[in-house]
Amino acid sequence: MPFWLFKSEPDTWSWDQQVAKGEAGEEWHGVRNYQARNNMRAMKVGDLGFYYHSNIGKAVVGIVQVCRESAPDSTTDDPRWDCVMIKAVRPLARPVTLEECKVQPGLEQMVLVNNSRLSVQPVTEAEWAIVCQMGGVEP
DNA sequence: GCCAACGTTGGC
DNA sequence: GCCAACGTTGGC
Repeated sequence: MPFWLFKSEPDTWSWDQQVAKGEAGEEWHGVRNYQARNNMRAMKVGDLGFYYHSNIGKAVVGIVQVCRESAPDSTTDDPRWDCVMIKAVRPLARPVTLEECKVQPGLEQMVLVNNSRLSVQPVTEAEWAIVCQMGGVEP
């Protein structure tokens, strides 16, 4: 099963807001990048992902789950853009910062570390396990 | 607030 | 199809 990472500026949409949506989840709209969109198109309901706060915090703060497959983005009429819906699963026991990821053995290839600009990223199973451990939660 | 990196656009 | 210009992202 593939794993993912969703990036959001907490000023725009924070983990707390995501949690407040509960089981209903929230449409991950606003992505206007083909790579990120293609990653979302590859997702299946039930896939797990990290929730990362960019700019403020710069840390993985929680775990989310895909609860609807990719469908047209309701915030645009442009047919090119799709998005999934995600719901919060649980917070990390402690946030895992970008700084920590950069020096953590095994995360050298992580997209978050190497391509900071991609807003929806794939995460390998090995990376998933490492970050979960750093965050104090079961993979 | 700055700026580097990257992606997209559009003229040719 | 190339590439310069531009806009955006996100770390610092």
